[in-house]
Amino acid sequence: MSANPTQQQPITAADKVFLQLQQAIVEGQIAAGSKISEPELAKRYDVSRATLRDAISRLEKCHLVERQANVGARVVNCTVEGLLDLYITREALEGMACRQAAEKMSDEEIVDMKAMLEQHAKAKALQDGIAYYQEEGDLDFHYKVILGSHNQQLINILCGQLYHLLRMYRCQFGMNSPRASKAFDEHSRIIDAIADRDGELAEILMRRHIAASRKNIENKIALMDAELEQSEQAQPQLMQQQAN
Amino acid sequence: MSANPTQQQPITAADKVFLQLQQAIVEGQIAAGSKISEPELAKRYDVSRATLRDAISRLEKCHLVERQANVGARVVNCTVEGLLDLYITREALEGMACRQAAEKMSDEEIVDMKAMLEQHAKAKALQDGIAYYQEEGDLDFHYKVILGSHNQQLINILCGQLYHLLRMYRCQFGMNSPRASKAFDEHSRIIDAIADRDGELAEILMRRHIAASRKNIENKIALMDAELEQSEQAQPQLMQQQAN
DNA sequence: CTGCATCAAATTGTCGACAATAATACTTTA
DNA sequence: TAAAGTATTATTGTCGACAATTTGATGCAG
Repeated sequence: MSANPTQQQPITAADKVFLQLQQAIVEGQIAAGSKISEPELAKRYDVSRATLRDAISRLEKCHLVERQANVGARVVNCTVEGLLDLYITREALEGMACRQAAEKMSDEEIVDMKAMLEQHAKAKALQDGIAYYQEEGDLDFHYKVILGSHNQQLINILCGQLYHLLRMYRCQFGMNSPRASKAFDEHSRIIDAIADRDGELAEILMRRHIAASRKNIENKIALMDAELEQSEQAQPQLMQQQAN
Repeated sequence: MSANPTQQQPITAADKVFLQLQQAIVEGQIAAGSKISEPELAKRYDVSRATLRDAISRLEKCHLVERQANVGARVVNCTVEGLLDLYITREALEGMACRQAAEKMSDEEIVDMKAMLEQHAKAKALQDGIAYYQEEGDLDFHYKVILGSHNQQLINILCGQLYHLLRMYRCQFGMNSPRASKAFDEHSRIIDAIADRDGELAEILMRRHIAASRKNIENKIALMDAELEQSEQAQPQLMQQQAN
C-alpha cells in the first residue's frame, strides 16, 4: 500500500531518503518537535546535503516538518489541538469524498470494496477486536473510498498529505482505537450507501464515523488529563519537555 | 494580502523566484501544461539551478506544477474536470471552515468582517456588478472566514494551496463571475449565521454559496461546448479521452 | 517508407565548496 | 555578578561542475 497510487516506484536517492525519514518521523524515531540537522542526517544517510534538502522539501509537502528561512526545519509538534484539527479536516474532506464515491465509483470498484470488507470480517472474527484490523484495515477502507471519489484534489490532499500526519499521530499517541467492532459496522453501512448510490447519506455516515472517532479521542484525552492532574497532585513537576 | 499569513516576509533568493514564478503561472505568462526548463529559467531569473529547484519545489506544494523523476516539472493543466474537482473540494473545506468560524471567531473578528462587507457594499454601489468586487473582495471574504476557523489544517490547505490554484483557473478561464450581487447577499447571510454562532447553518450556506458558483460554471461550460459543437458540426471529430 | 536499434545532445539528479546568516561562547564593562 | 557587546562557531543558502537518465536524431534493416 503505497502513499501515492498515481505514481510509479521511486528510484532516485532523494526518494529513498524521503521514505526513510518519513517512516522515522511517523514512528517517532525522530522525535516530534525536534530539529532537523542537515549535515548530521546527510552523513547518516550517506547522501549529499542537496538530496537531503530535496527529501526535507517533500516532508514539508506532507506537513511532517516545517521550515523557517535561515533557521532550519523542525518536525511538527503533536498537539491535541493539532490532532482535533486534523480530524475536523478529515471529516469535511472524507465526507465529501464519500459522497463523490457514491456517484462516481464503478460497479466493479464497489464489488472489490465489499470483498475487502468481507475479508476484514473474517480477520475480525479470528482475533476479535485486536489491533491489526484497526491499524491497517481501517486505513485501507478509507483509502479505497477516497480513491473512489475520482477527484484528484481530494485524493492528493487526503492520501498525499493528511494520511501520513494521521499515521504519525496514531503512533505518537499510541492509538490502537478500540472502536474496532463499532467501526466495522459503520464501514459496512457506508458501503451500503455507496452501493445504493445515495451520496447524501454516504456523506452523512462518513462524517458521523469520523466525528465519532474524534469524540472518542476527546474523551480519552479528557480522561488522561484528569489522571495526570490527579497523579501530579502529589508531585507537581514535569510537564513534557520540548526535544532539543 | 499575502499567500501565507502565518509567515514573515520573504528574504531568500528562492523566495523571490518562487513568488515571481507563481505570479507568472497564475496569470498565464507561463502557459498551463508547459514544461519548466530548469536551465532556461535559472538564466532568466539569474540564479543557480539549486535555488530555482527550491522554488519549483514550493510551486509543487501549491499544486501549480507537477514533477516527475528524471523528466522534469510541468505546469498543471487547466481542465474543466480539474476546476470542478477544485470547487467540490472547496465546498467541503470552506463549508467546514465556516462552521468552525461560527464557533471560534472572536467577537472582534466578526465586527471586522462586517465592516469589510460594508465596504464591499459601497464599492458595489459605486460601480455596480463590475469585476473589482468579485475578484478581490470575494477572495478577501473567503479568506477571512477561513482564518476565522482557527484550524491550522484548514488554513494551510485552503490559503496555502487551493487559493493559488483557484486564482490560476480564474485567470486562465477569464472568469469575472457575474454573480456579484447574488454573491454579496449570500456573503451577508453567511456572516449573519456566524454572528449568531449557528455553525450548522453557516456551513450549509457556505456550501450552497460555493455550489452555486460551481453550477454557474457548469452551465457556462455546457454553453461553450454547445457553441463549439455547433461550429464543428461540419467537421465531426473524436471526443476527448481521459488521460491515463 | 516504416520500424527498430544505436548514438548524440540536452536535461535532470547529485555532489562538494563557498558565502551569508543565525547560534553560541567569550570578553569587557558597569 | 550580571548584562551587553563582540568574536567564534556552526548551520543554512547558493553556486558551479560532474554523473545518470531521458529525449531526439541518425542510420540501418525489413
